[in-house]
Amino acid sequence: MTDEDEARARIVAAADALYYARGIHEVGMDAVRDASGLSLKRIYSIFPSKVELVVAVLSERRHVWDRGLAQAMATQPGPRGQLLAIYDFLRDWFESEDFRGCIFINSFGESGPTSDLVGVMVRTQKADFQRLVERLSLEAGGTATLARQLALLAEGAQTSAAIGNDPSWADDARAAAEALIDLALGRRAA
Amino acid sequence: MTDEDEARARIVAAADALYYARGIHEVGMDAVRDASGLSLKRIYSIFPSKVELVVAVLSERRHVWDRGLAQAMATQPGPRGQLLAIYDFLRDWFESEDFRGCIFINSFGESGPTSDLVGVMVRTQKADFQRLVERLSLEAGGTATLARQLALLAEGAQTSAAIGNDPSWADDARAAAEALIDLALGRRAA
DNA sequence: CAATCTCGAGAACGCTCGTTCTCACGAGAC
DNA sequence: GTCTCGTGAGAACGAGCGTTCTCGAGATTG
Repeated sequence: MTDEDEARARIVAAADALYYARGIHEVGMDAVRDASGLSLKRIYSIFPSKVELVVAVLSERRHVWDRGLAQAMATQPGPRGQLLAIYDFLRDWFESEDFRGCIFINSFGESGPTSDLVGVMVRTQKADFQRLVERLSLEAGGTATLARQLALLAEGAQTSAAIGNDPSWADDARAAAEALIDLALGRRAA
Repeated sequence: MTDEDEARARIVAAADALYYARGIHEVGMDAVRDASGLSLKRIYSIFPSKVELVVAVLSERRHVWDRGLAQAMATQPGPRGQLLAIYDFLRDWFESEDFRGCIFINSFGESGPTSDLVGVMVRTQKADFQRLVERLSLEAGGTATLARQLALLAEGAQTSAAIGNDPSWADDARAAAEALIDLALGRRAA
């Protein structure tokens, strides 16, 4: 078990880096084999097909995203600070060497409207994020509409930062979010 | 000439619909041939390779976008109204039957970070849009920062509407934009 | 009519890629 | 030592796709 788990982790890590950097359809199983150092036979014994590997990669990204977001928010005591921590988290991420946008948005662009597994995972990830923002907004005394506005800023920052290769979009998103929050909460909140 | 121009238009229209609906790499030249009704020979006589066809499709999208945006803004007398007209334009677009997001964002996700023609066109389109918003913002008495915030809302609305299949994100973006504009302009402006 | 040219339809070619198969090698069982 | 089994390396297979080639029908010219 531990042996298979480690192989699994190696494969997912290798595939994740390649898919994120080059796009999913640009990366063949041969590249995953070379990067992971495992044989095709072993890869296929763990992931019966490429789509299962893709799903595993996206799932892992979700966990990393959720963990990172939770960590960033944990540094803030109240919901207002936690909402703003989202944009600080984005800023850190945008500044990482290999940042290339949100892999969910990217794969959505890749796979067309085919209502397949990837589409479901992308929608789920975005919906869950929106729910998180909505919860924090309500806790802070804001509305669901405020939450949607804040989510828009986060989404826009991700694509703009990726396309323009400019991490400072996170700062603009944060400033706009702060203004909208204060406006919705009557200009003074914790 | 006219004959070739018409063939060219037919090919671009067919390719545009297919690329937008299914993603560029999912659509082969055979599909373009079937949809356009022209032979492969004729297609290749006009577009020497697929990438030239892709570039033509993206260029055409740019023109459609620019025209549509200009029309929407033309209905408004002042820069504030013109800024908000952007989101009305987005709303109309989101409600169209076959809306599937911004083809530039989608192709960016498809083609990886390969600094090729597609990447350049995507960056150019976004940069030009940001410049337009900045010009309007300054005309309205706002700042470049306000312009960036408004651009973020527009970008976020496009991806959120596409992924969630929900046109009402345009309304949220518009409301947020109005709040940010009024805040930046001292809560009362034309 | 004969010769030539144009162009569409579809086959063909070469390449990539997902997936499977072959084969040989090394480890354990007796 | 020998047999068997699992496994890795790489070949092989089949499909899809970008691109080119072949062939034949119809138009044009003399």
